[in-house]
Amino acid sequence: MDGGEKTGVVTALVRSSFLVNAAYAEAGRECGLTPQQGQLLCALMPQPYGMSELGALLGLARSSLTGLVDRTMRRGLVRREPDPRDGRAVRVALTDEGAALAEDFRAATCRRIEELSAGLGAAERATLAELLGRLLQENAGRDNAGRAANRNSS
Amino acid sequence: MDGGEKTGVVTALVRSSFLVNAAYAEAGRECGLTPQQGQLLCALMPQPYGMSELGALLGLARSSLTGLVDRTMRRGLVRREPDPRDGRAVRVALTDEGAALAEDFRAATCRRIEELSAGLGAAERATLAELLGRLLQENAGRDNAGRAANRNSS
DNA sequence: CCCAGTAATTCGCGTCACGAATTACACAAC
DNA sequence: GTTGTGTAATTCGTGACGCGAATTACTGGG
Repeated sequence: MDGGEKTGVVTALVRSSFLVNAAYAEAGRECGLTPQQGQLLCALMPQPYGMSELGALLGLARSSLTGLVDRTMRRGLVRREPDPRDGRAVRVALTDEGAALAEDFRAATCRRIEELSAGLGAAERATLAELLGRLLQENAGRDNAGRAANRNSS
Repeated sequence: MDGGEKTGVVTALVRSSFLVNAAYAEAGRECGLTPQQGQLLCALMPQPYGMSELGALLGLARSSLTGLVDRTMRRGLVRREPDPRDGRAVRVALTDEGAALAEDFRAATCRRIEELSAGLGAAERATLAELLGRLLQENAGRDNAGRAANRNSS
């Protein structure tokens, strides 16, 4: 052994993050969405957002977001509405089709991720959730996109 | 409560995977590497590989890998050597500069990920590692790239 | 009325990933 | 030893993604 119990945690975190990413990507393919578009839809589930707000939420530069919204709009999943209070601003909202697909994507993602922990007992799942919760709490604020991605299952 | 302890685990796994991804990306920027190039370097740390082998290891199509190796080679971090046993094949190996940078990247990544769990006690870290380890074991084989990414800290 | 600041977009660049078609070689069969 | 047949990589064309710099359109204060 290498004498480091830290290494074990590092490896486990990295590898499990690959599993989660794969689950995300798979769920996206199942719904005909890229992971980015899936995240965009999930971020918009609770309410419409302006481009700048949305950029901060997803951790993207404004110019990057324009393209993502363009592509997603071309598929009819989101729409741009003018902000009544500010002629410069735009609000991005889900279309009906986008809202339905967002729901599907969220469900598909959750299902796949639940499956990952299917081998653990209820108590172990709870412990895992608690430990990871602590870890997240200690590192709050570094994120942004993670929060947006889970605006759903909060 | 929402009646689902599963939801908690799902959320925690997703959010922590975002933290890990962010750590990866940050470590990459610190070393002037894209995450993909970083992974390529890490995969090559133990030994050179052929393109097909490497593609399987990283979960990439052959044609995608060609470009990644091209770009990384342009930066002088890897080199292509002819396979002495097979005139068709190529072996991709780290240059000295690439090996040094791979080491830096690995260290930077591990450091950042260790920091994530800095708020946990030793016993908690061990529990977390064990639970995630079980989760990984149950889901072995779904991965590929995850394994490659950690060829280092095994 | 003018001007500084802000919201988005456009533009040009580079990375990443894929599938289909292609080239070069290996190896077995005849 | 020529002829397949299969395999290793590469090339080509396409598209998503992300960024910074420059631009356009509007707001709001002086």
